[in-house]
Amino acid sequence: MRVPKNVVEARRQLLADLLQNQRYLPLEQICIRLSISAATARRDLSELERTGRIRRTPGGALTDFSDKFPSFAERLGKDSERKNGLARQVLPHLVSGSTVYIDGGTTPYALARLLPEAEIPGLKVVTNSLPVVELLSGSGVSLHIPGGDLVARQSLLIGERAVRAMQDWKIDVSVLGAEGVTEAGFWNSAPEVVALQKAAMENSKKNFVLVTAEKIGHRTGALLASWEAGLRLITDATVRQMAAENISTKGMEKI
Amino acid sequence: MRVPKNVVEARRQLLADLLQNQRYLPLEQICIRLSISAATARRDLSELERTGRIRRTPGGALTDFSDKFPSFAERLGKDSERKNGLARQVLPHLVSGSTVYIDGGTTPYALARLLPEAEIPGLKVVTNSLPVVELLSGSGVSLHIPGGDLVARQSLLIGERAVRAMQDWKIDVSVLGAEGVTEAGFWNSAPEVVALQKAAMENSKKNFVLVTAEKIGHRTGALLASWEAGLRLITDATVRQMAAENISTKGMEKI
DNA sequence: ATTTATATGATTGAAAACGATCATATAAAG
DNA sequence: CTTTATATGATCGTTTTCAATCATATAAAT
Repeated sequence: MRVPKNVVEARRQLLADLLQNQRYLPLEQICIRLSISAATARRDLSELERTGRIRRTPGGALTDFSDKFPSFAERLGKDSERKNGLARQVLPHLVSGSTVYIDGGTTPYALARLLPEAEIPGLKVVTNSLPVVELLSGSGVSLHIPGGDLVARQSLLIGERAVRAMQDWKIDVSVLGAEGVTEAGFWNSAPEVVALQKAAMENSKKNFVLVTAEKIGHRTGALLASWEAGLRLITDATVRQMAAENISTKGMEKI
Repeated sequence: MRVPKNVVEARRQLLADLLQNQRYLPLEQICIRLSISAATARRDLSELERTGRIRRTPGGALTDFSDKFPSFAERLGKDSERKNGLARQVLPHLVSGSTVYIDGGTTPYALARLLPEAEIPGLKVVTNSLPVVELLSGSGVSLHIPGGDLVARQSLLIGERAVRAMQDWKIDVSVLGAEGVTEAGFWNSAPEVVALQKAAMENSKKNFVLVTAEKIGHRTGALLASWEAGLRLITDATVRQMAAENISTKGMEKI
């Protein structure tokens, strides 16, 4: 029995809201409350999970948000689905036995969230981001922290020592975040953060920058790298959006 | 393989804390993080559910969010007050503007708990203990992490890089834990931990070792330091207990 | 030292949950 | 109105999860 498109979408939204409130619902409860069969419930859950809005479990589903670093979770939550999408593009590059550097910021954090399930054998994670450390500590992934200074309410280890320590590492893939992208290149506001990112880039074979569409055209404090630096941009911005800022999309592939 | 009662209870408490923080954990993750089989994990979960502390789901478990508290703090358990007492003895030595190194383990952690209230101006904390980092991050204390490797379900950054990084620091007071104290000196089980502690001692002006009475007379894997090394012992053991192990109490003061 | 009690991991058969497939009713497109 | 597309519930074989059982190693009791 085909049902109107808007009805389907409304029901899925209701399910998402329901889970947001209840935090966890067994499949049976979902069926009862939405008056749908288990099959449809599963289809709805699959769709919601695909778009990153919920997390499925055997026999149910839940919404998960870490409240250890509340501001962090808050920032992540909003565009969680899109950030997950970007992060997922990096996964194929993380081969068995390789070393990945995960930068601070919510978008690289989205990648960290994918790692426990990805179960990449022998993967080494190097990071100075405390939320990432907390997320992955004890999850089976081997974790390495260059070290540095934690200041104020930041959740990232930075400073001169951090930059120096970074040079001790051989990185295969580094995953960075940026607050702005313009014709000139990639931008971040804090100079100390940029210094750390540059150090990571210098010790890394491949560099990915993950940015969501709204960052396009923004220029903040310090230049992280120009386009010539060979960074690989992963974004959900359209070609049109990029062109509007005079950013050449030559040599990029569409996914 | 029967295992000591307290170990079992500690593990279950840890699992409960883990779930408090993570909200939801799949069974497989529980097995990995606690290094136990699925059978034991299920038994632990059954028990925790029976006492109403968690809620099981097919393939995992979760906490219906209630109160969240520092996970490590709970493990201080019933000895919490005694450990606090030991830690308090160190406070007078932490003068304004000085640098203190806080070791892994629950007893040094007790010191970390006192710091936010103590409000020592310009105090710098250097630590490789993740629970300490978690506790103090965002508390206003200036935090510095030498860095290193996080292995298995340790909560301490260790390894060769950690030892080297430690040498970059000038420490005024270091606060160490030990698993055993005998006539020969201070003991700890893991060689890598001892290596890190030695590095800290070498870069530190004053060294305190905090041990509760039950550690007296125990000898474990690796010798941390002999009595001649000039470490200052802070313990709640009686002179009588010390003498029984042929430990000279000469030159010690009673508090 | 000896005995008892029990925590653990492995195994197993049963139950639950899953994705895939299919027929069907009905929304959307023409 | 006719045709096409698709959302749904039912069914089925496979996979996952579960509790119960068992042998064993080791803590606790004697």
